[in-house]
Amino acid sequence: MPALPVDLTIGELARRSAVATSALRFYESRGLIASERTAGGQRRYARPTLRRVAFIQAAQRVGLSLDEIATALHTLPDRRTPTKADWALLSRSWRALLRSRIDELETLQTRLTSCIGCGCLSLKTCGLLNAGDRAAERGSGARYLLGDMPEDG
Amino acid sequence: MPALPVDLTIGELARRSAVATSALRFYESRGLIASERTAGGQRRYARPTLRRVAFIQAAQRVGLSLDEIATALHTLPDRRTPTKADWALLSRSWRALLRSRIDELETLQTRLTSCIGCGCLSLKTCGLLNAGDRAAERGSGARYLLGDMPEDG
DNA sequence: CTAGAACTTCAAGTGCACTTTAAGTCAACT
DNA sequence: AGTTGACTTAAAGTGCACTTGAAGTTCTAG
Repeated sequence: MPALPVDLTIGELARRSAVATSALRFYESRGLIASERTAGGQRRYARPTLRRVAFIQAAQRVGLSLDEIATALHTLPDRRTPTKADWALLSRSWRALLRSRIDELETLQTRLTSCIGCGCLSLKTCGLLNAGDRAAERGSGARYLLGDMPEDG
Repeated sequence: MPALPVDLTIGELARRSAVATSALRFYESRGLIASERTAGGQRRYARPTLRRVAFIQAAQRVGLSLDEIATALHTLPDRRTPTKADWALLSRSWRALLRSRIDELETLQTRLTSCIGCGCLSLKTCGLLNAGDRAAERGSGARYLLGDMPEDG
């Protein structure tokens, strides 16, 4: 039993990251992670790959597509620990993304709350439900939910 | 020009809801909205359909699948304005969903923030990046990002 | 009445993120 | 050496939410 195996098989990486081997191969095909091969052709992942996979998972939770994550990962070094500067750059853009997504949901929550209270189910005045009758003859549309401010009605 | 046409063509509904006609037909095929037909077989939507479509959009923003939205819509009346009680029931479950999603993102945000500050890019200690090395020989896994609490390391 | 926009259906296609399948090879243990 | 589990590839399949295409019909303005 080697005390600290330098590289991981795809199965080990899968177990430790809780990501299916098929997903790991898919990530590799998309350039999100990289491996070396044994003489027999099997993948061996360097240990930092574990961190890369964790990064991918985190980024997905933040709401990024695999393409966006790939772009982000390409700004990080391949097989070394990222520097504080590498990370700060990425994490700041994530913060902004998270902030806007949270804000969006908070707005939705607020409108939902006020709708529960007021029972305003009218198409003309309910800020939550009234999301699109822009061209109506009375000009009632407001589209609060989609981020617009009311301009009429 | 009729002053207040009772029913909407699919094109009018599309323009006013900013949802493509193909999407509206798709919604109808999935039972999310309903129409009546002209003698010639064209769809005509009752005005409350506008509200239903707005509801669908809102629910998608909250994070529901079309199937879940269909279920929710089936608890609402088909062609009349929903009652305050109808709505309160639905909106409360939305509130809970939104709350948990917001909480999840806030947690992510907090961890991201502390990571920016500490620069802790170590696989052993970084709560944000260290999301899975559970089986490692040093027992370093914590999986903060995925919602677990650290039990070791 | 006629042109053309808007509509109809059904089937197939799209993009994302994977998973599954099939047929075969490699690695580790006994 | 043999068995078993883990691995390999390429291609096809899945689920969601639609979109696109083809071929034909209806509606409306002039």
